[in-house]
Amino acid sequence: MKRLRREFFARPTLNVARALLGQRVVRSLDGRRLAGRIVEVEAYLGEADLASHARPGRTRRNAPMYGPPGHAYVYFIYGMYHCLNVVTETEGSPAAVLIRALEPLEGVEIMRCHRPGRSDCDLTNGPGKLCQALAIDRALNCADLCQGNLLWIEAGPSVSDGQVATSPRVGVRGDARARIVPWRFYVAGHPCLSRRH
DNA sequence: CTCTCGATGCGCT
DNA sequence: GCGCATCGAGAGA
Repeated sequence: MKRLRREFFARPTLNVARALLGQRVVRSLDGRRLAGRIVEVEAYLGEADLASHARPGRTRRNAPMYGPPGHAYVYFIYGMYHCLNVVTETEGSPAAVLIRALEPLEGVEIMRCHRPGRSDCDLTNGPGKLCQALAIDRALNCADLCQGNLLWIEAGPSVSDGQVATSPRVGVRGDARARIVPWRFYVAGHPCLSRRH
């Protein structure tokens, strides 16, 4: 399959978020491929976005969001989970897309080892879950998705506009204006969507 | 099914 | 010290 090029990510973040639906996240682990189809994402649009990690300005944690597009921004949350983002726009413009849910495609038996006792969709139907299933942690923070050999994104069958739905972002607290904007994009009715709606 | 709550580490004020 | 872009267990309906 064909790896997505940097130009794909160097666009307005809402466009990238929409376009990521249907693409495939690929993780190479000990020479084995783990892959899943992206079915749910959220866009975080920079310092003006009150829900973005970039809101306080540049810090050590959010530095990858200020970097060049096509890199991973992986952060640690709630003391036990990781979340995977893809950096968008241009260097200096701190924006990213959170990958919230995948449909498992390849290496599913390895994902099951990482999350024992779970049904297939329950392996990857949440941002923390999919990082567990694909063994993604802070070691992959700042990874170049366009050049590295551990994590990248491949082109997948496109998702038509009729299959795409939007909603407010999940888990966002604080200012009502940040909670209300419909910057979550997902494949409507897909069985592997994350829990809370 | 829904709701509530604890786990748990760390970045930032 | 507070709060977090989460998850899973447990209780109740």
